[in-house]
Amino acid sequence: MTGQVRTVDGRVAGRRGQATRQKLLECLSEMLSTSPYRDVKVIDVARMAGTSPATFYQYFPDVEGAVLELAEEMAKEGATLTDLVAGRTWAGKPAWAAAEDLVDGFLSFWRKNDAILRVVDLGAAEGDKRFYKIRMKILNAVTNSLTDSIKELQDKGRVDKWVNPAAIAGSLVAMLAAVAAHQKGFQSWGVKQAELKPNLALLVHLGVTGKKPTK
Amino acid sequence: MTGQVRTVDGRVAGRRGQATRQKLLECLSEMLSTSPYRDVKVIDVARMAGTSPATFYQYFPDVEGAVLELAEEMAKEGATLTDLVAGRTWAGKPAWAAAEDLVDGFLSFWRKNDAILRVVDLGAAEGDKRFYKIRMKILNAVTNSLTDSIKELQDKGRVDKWVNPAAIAGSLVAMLAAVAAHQKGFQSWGVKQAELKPNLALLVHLGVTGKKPTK
DNA sequence: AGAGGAGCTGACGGAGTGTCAGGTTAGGTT
DNA sequence: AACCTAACCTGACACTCCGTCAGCTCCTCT
Repeated sequence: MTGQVRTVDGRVAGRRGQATRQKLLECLSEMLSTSPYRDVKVIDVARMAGTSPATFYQYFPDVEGAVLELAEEMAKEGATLTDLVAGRTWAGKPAWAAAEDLVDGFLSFWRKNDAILRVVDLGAAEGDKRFYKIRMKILNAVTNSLTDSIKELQDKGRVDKWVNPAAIAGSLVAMLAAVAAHQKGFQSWGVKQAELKPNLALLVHLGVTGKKPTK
Repeated sequence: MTGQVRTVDGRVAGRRGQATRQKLLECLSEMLSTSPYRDVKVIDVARMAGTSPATFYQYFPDVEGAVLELAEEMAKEGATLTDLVAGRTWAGKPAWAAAEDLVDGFLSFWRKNDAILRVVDLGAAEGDKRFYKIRMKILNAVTNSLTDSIKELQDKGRVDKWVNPAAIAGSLVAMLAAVAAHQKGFQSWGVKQAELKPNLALLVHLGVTGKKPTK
């Protein structure tokens, strides 16, 4: 069902082909985290991989296409983000722990994949549906769970009726993503990395439950 | 003090020069909102402006340089965002109105300038100090005011001591920016534009005051 | 009118893109 | 071993865009 890896011209990639393809992806990833997206050239990636541009075009239609591949890989890994929210209770002390874990997990995931995520964010903002879908895939993992949690609290009457759980969840997740993408920015506010986390957790807790946490 | 506009090779730009320069900026802006940043070429901008690439290079070092110019212009206009927060009280009904106005103003500003802001965001995330500074300039306008408001509440004992006002303010502003940049994304959650605003206002209010709003 | 600087662009070398034809390599078949 | 085939790679090429410079035109002031 996974379908074999295929070259642009339809050939089936064998062992050797897969290897060079992978190497190209690795070099692209490296390239993305060291130079601005706009300046990433096929020829540079090929050079770094010790091969020729023509080989690159055998496996990917263009740089963007290769980035999509990279992003897809990451999105698969990102599915595990669900675990950060699934099956958590949002009452009392466990709620605070839930918020903390969510912030922590999310931030470290974003940090680890910041280079590709930057590009995905850009593509999505530019209206490219392929990037947009990948971004959704990652965020959905968290947002859906969070939405359900809020809905549950709402049904119990612990959250106002006029609140839209999806809107709140989506906004909180967007916040986490944005803060993660611009972590360095906070340093110039005099806010340190370690200080940031509990404050984010507070906002998440407030957003989900509508109340201050009991630490 | 503003210093005259100069060409790349140091000439002082006169009336005619200013005009073509401006036209180039306008066309670039148009270009940015119709095609992905990576695909914006000097030659296209020049063509659209009815001039030659060589002319473009007379006024800007490259596409990035021109985008910076555009961003700087926008940042000046963005200084007015301070008005959304300055001199507001964060207690009772006025607080809710303040939150609503902030969200409204912020979102519409972002919408209006989304194309350039996308690029600024990218540049900042990539660690380019010039873009980073511009982004700060815009966000500072709001964040600083918000930080002060939270500090004030904290001094009055209405906000917990362990809270870091700058971290909260920064996170809230980052949230607004992120949501604004991906407004379309929320539609796929089944969240409509009009529905989004009050929920964002709620989150802002919760973040600043730590309490639910009294509408 | 003409001097001089502002303004524009054709032309060009250099670099990246994307394609194709043709050569090389790996693995299976007889 | 000899052969075949499909996978794999790349040199070469036409094309596009970049970035620069010399030289032309236009405007303005005297």
